[in-house]
Amino acid sequence: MSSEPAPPGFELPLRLLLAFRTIIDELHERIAREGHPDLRPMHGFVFQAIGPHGTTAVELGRRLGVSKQAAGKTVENLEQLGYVERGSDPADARRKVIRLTDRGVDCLARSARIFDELRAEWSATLGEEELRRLEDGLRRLAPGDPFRLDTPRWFGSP
Amino acid sequence: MSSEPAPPGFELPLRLLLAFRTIIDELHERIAREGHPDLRPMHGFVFQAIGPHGTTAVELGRRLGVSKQAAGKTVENLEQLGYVERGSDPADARRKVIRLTDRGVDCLARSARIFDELRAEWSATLGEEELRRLEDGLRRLAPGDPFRLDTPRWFGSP
DNA sequence: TAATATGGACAACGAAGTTGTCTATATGGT
DNA sequence: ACCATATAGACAACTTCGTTGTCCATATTA
Repeated sequence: MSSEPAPPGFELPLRLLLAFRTIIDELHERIAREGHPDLRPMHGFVFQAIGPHGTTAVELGRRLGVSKQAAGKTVENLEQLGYVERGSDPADARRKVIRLTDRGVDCLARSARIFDELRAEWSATLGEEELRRLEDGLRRLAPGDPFRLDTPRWFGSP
Repeated sequence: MSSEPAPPGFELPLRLLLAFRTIIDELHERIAREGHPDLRPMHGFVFQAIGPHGTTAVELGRRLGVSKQAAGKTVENLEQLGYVERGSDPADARRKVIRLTDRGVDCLARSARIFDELRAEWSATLGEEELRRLEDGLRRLAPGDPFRLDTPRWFGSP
């Protein structure tokens, strides 16, 4: 039993959102400074979703929770920006395999590193113990694959 | 010092996002069942932002972190749905004051109640103590006014 | 081999932002 | 009191990024 009154219920989701945005905006800013200014914040996750082995538009859409067409458009963008390339699959002539280019790999590595750095900073602010508690709490409250980005334009940069 | 390895840095933001969406989707579902099926999840926050005293499009846009035009369009939608109405300000003929209708007030009350219920459920899952820790942690990590919804389409329902 | 399923491309559309411009009204300095 | 500037709102054109629907090529299976 706590004697303090509980905060209003709508604060928690707003904080979750704010915290998320804080991380993403930071990532975006840093990765822009490291030579990838064209990247939308979302793309860091897309790279993670493509992974080092490549994937297809359909599979990517499934992973991200959007239609294959939407995934295809994202890929088209990333292709124009030089982050991914499309090859063909010798084992299945229908499939066009999407792979990260060197630039894409570089970006993936940087985004992973920056994410880790940001986590380290949060760990310094909060204490590693407390941060893990927080992560554990979130895992219990929102279990499951966190990798669904089916949140149209949650990242929209102007 | 923890002996377990830290999770990859990108997990935390994804969990934050997932947790946020979980709450919002639940709210959306419940409020639809209570007679407001046309509402987009975002609207609960918009009602909160309008508040009981009403506001204007410009002020609303400022609060939500979007352009006044965008806020105006949202208001137009909500007006068509019967949740808000626009009146004039006798003290300033330029201003059109946006106020919640009875239906809007009903919805605001319900969304506040449901948010509280959801928080109570999380409190039951996690323990009130732990939930407060989590909220405190988030406040420290992402301080400031959480009321900025300047995240275009973060709520987009299909 | 024929029927079905799947991957990808293209087009039309919609939702929800943006900027730019215009008008009406307030407000403040001279 | 008057003109310059700032602000509120409306309207239009555009962008972004999603959706659905359709179509074709290729695999898979009965």
